[in-house]
Amino acid sequence: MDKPAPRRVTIVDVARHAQVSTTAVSKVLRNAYGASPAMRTKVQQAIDELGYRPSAAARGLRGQTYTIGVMLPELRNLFFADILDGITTQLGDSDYQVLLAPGCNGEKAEAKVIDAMIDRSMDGLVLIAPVSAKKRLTEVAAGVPTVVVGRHGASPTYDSVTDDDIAGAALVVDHLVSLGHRRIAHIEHHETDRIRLAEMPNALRANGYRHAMIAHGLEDEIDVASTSYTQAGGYQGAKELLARPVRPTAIFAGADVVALGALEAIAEAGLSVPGDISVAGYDNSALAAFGPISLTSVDQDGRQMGANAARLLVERINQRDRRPTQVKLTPSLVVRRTTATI
Amino acid sequence: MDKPAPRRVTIVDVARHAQVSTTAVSKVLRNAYGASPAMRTKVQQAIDELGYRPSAAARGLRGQTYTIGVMLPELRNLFFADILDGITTQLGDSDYQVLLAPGCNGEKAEAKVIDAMIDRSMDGLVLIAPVSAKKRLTEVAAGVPTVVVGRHGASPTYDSVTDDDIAGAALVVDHLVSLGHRRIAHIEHHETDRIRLAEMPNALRANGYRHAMIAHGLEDEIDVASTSYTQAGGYQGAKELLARPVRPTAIFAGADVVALGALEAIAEAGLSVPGDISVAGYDNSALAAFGPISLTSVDQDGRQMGANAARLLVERINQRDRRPTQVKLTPSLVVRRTTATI
DNA sequence: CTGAAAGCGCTAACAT
DNA sequence: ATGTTAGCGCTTTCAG
Repeated sequence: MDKPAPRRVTIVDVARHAQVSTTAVSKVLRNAYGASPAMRTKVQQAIDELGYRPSAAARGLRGQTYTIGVMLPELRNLFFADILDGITTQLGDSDYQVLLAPGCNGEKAEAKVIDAMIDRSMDGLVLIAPVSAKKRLTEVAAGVPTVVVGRHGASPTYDSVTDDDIAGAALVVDHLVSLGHRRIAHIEHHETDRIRLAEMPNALRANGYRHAMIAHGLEDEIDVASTSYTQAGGYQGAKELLARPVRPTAIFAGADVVALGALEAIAEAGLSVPGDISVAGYDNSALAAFGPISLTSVDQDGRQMGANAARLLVERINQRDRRPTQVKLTPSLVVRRTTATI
Repeated sequence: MDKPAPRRVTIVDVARHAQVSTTAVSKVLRNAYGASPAMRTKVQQAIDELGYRPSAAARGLRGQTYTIGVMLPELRNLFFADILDGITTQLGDSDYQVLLAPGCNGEKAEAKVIDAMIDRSMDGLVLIAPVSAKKRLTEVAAGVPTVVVGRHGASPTYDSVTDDDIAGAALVVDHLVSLGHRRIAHIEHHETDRIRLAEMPNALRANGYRHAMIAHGLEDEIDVASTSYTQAGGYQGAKELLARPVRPTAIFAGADVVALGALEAIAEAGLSVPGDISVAGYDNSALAAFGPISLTSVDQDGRQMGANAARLLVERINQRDRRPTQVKLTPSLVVRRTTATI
């Protein structure tokens, strides 16, 4: 009954069936130079007849694996899903298969995942909002084509795709000011590392907030709660801000999930949004768009970012010594029902 | 400046450095039988000193790749993220690395992803809520250890982990009836395929709903809107139900996202929840727990499901001829603020 | 344009 | 307990 595991069809089988050499088959497989049209059709037919599929493991030992690894900090963050959509759409009809590691938080987990991807001979890596030391990232990228998404700062080895977080923060502040707000507080993701303070989006958003406040002559109103980019962080941060002697009239949360936590804390305090207090988020995730929440948020167009990342990565795979490129996209503000005139 | 790609450290380098054979190194790597403690320490030291990491591609050519592939229909579904958490937690300190394909919807995309994983010599597959033909799944599982999650029905080749969807649906109906509801409608995911009608969770939930209604003597009140398990599907389905001559007093949505869509439609119709109408979901995703939404929902304990799947998979990898097992977990109801007495 | 042959890095028989 | 050797399935020189 149980057949003894029907051995997989190999390139040798195809070659024999088509009466050609394995080299010929290999060339057809890779659309490589040096195979006549006649040869191509003959081999292709054999491939189809036998249902042959090349083994990526074997290919990887000499050439490419046609696999692109994506690392992201958190699967539950819908913004990252958008980036992923952009990547897969862009790679849609190429031979590359995208595989991703389940969310990894922290430098240690990142190191493990990156190693795992290198061990598996992936052709290219997309690292989304990595927190690893820049030195490490640069080393990794020296070994395998890499694109870093959502982390500012140029590198000699990797390409990067970012959204202008400074501008995004300014969009929010400008909007709130135009609604008459002055006491605009911010909930940031706490950061101490010096390089990360210059490169991580959360740091730049906090920075952009400060700059924008100053630009509006509101430097005395600057008020920041330093927690983390999580729902709990938003809750905690908002509680903190609401306990101030003079309550802010608007809260700019560094991310949509943070805004959600803030909304919870505000509701718990018996205050209404936007009646008593306006709230804005960042990322314009599906959550923000969801009717009952309807959160004003900064849209980063994750799909666009992902598409750019994939494009750059393929370019680099095909030309490894190409100069590193930085793509910086411009965010836009989506005004919804959580912000209103004071 | 640019060093010419420092060749990766191989098992040969380690063997030479430790003055032993490559076989010895290989054995230490795999904790295989036949290496003395002295040998182990010597080799391990060489490995550390050289920073050696085995190439998964090369390993895959002969033995295992220590890679487990996970396929899921949709990354944005938070319930799937829970399953994934369970898998990775269970696999935490093993040598296996989990890699997943970005969400794939439909039979065609599934086929592509499964092929891609097989091509990459993955040691095992976890297929979450696959829609592919059962025949295909059985064939796949004959070739590579496979666990199917969230699809009922035993198979001769794969293990499966499910949650008792019939019981889950009954939980909701029982709850609503106990609150005094009689006109309880259901929004289901439309299904026509005969096998899927018997195996897919959505079909079983619809079934469980009907049975429970009948058990309560409410067969005349059975009312089903057949759309899809998406937010749009929920919106559409609720609109349909609200347009009935006699409006339902409660809606049981087959999934939390569906409930969200329903909530939107209900709000749009100027009705209040749970004042005018009660709503219950399924999955108890983070969304359901989110304060402002606070959706009554059926909890499937995705983490538990994932942990079981991973456990079964590793067992099967180590003993491929083991009898297929079916694990069926029992759901529980989490009552929140979207359901109330009529 | 085509094919023979030499590996890629590792594991699994098979000696010793 | 250790080492030797032959591949795994593919790509890549290098001849023809």
